[in-house]
Amino acid sequence: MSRSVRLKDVAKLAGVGIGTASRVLNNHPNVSKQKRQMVLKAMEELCYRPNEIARSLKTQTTKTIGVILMDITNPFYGNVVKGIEYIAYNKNYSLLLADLNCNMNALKDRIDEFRDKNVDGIIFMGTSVNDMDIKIFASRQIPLAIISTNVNVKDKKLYAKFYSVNIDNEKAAYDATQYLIGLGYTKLAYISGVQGDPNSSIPREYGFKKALKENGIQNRQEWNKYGSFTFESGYKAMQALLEEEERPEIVFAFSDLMAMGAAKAVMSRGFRIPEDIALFGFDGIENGKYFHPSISTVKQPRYQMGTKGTSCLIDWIEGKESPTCMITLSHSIIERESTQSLL
Amino acid sequence: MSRSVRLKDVAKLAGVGIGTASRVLNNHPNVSKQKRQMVLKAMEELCYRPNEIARSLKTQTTKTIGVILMDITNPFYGNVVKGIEYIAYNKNYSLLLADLNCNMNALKDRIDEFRDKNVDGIIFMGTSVNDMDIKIFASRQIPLAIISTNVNVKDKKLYAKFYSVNIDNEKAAYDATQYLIGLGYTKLAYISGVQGDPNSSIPREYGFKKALKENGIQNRQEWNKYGSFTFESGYKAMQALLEEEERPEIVFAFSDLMAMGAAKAVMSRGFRIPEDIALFGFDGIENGKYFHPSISTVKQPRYQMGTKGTSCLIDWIEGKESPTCMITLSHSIIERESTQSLL
DNA sequence: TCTAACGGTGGAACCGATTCCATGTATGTA
DNA sequence: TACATACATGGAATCGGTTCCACCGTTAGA
Repeated sequence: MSRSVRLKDVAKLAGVGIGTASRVLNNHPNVSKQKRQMVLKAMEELCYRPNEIARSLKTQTTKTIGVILMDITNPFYGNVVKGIEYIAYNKNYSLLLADLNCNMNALKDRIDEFRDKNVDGIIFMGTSVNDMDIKIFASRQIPLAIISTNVNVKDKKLYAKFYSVNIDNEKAAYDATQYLIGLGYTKLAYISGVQGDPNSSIPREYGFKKALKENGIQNRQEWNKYGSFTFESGYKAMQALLEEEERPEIVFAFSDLMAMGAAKAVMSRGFRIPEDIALFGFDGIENGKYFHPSISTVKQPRYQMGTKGTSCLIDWIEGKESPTCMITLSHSIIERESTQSLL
Repeated sequence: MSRSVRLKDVAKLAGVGIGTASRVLNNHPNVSKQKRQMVLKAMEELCYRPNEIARSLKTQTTKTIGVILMDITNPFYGNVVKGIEYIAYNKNYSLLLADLNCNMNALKDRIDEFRDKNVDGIIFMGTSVNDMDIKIFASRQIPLAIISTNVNVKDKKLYAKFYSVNIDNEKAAYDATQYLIGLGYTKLAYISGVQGDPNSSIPREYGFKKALKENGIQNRQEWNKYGSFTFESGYKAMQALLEEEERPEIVFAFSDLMAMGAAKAVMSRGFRIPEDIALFGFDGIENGKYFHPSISTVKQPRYQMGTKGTSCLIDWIEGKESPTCMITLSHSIIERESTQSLL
């Protein structure tokens, strides 16, 4: 293992001082054209590559962003990470990855891991954050962006401590429900996120109910079921729904995975989709498109959420901007096979 | 932003030398019980956290592993990464992530990015590697583990340069085909990976044909189609298959995504699965279970591939072992709804 | 002609750890 | 008692960069 070439070696070969070599490396203006040439030639000749670790030690900056997410196997994250990675790569940042494996208790430890590694910023993706969570982050003094995560933070002061990139969940659910009612559906059910977790899907439930009310449709409690965003939980919730005396015409599941699980339950009972029961999802993941029947849904701009969150974060890191907290991106409705017009 | 506490500060407060403080930090034996206590107390008091960057500079080690993969949105990788993450976290390593976005040309650049960041090891997951690829890695002198990637390397010397963790693809395809023939199927087709890419699926094609031959069944070229492992390519390949004069009884797609795409094509034409055409996949991703009908498949132990590859890599990094190259894990066959017994 | 301002330059000090070396002290052995 | 050995300890040197400071030569302005 040959010892690596140091900037000192470059300087010596080029016959200049160590400071000059450094200035060339960093594109500082005050270097004569002549010496700059010599240094560049020496670098070339020695195949010089700066040691990022040494640089980081002095500058207290690592060109690294830490990404913490709930569960890497959730297909929702794939495109978000892709967006993050795209911007990070183009701005010369690397990504450190931490998977909480659905366990928020690990959060503190993973933040500290990143802090110890001197990341310049952190991106978090989970279901929701409260005051406590933000304080944990804030105490580490690291710029923070939160993507696709419900912000349930009371203390207004904390809003200066992070970026949040999300869609307007209430409006998205409202728009979707309006759309479904517009198709002619009048008997609507939903499968929401974790019941009891006040943050997970309240806005979506609220948007759903608002649309019903505006159209003079009564919400039926027995048609409000709860899951945990997973396929299995959607399957179970749908089974419960099918046990009810009367069946809804359409079920709005607050994640595509749950919608697919619900679809499986429907088809297993021999019902047809959308003729007997229609289904509508949330998220717009690829799986929903591939499913048979493909799942109509409200799409979150996942890739864009990744790019937006990351570029804001980097601007903050580099001192170009301070956090403005809430950034809302727009959702869209995708018609596919699991719904139809009744009119 | 308060200046961080340094080991020097700890030493001063504890009234010991800097070397002693360092020895305590690293659990070196030759420190008196008394001083060790004092140092620990001082650390506690000052909330001392060692600066990993400084440590890395001196030790030339970063406790970081770089992960390079073809496409983070491919659901195949989720569980593999989870396995990697599990071991890395437990052995105190962090993960740097790079997504090639399906473009092998970016490989060199990403390796250099990792080299510059001084990663201790690299894990690569793609479709195949050849001599050139390995040489690129090897020239960087970084321990390398390759997971779930066909190794198409001629130069035997290179086999000392990396670990490879994979299943026996030929045997897996052979076993699966035997299983299908055992169910009573005699008219078998396949949808393979990229035609012309000699590495992508040759072993699977070979295993398939071997099983046919052993059972006295003739392989029909017109039933050998090609995709690119994606859902869309499976859909298209199946459409082509349905154009053939005679239809096969069962189609063995060499990825679950392609099997699902094929299933969609079948159902769109109004055929039933498995009654009219049966389907069999490869990989064992969750999506196949969720699909309706759920896809029978040969499962790769993805999580285990991640853990095994990572623990071997770390052992190598820490000098406990040198690479033994090929590690083969066992596959398994999963019966689901897309196949049935004809007997 | 003298001075101020400025671009260009080399090198010391520094970032915060690890590690080696010199030194001191205690223990065991002849 | 003398000496070898082992353990304990402090601190300088080091890792490979960045940056500040001092210095020099040139040019512009008075």
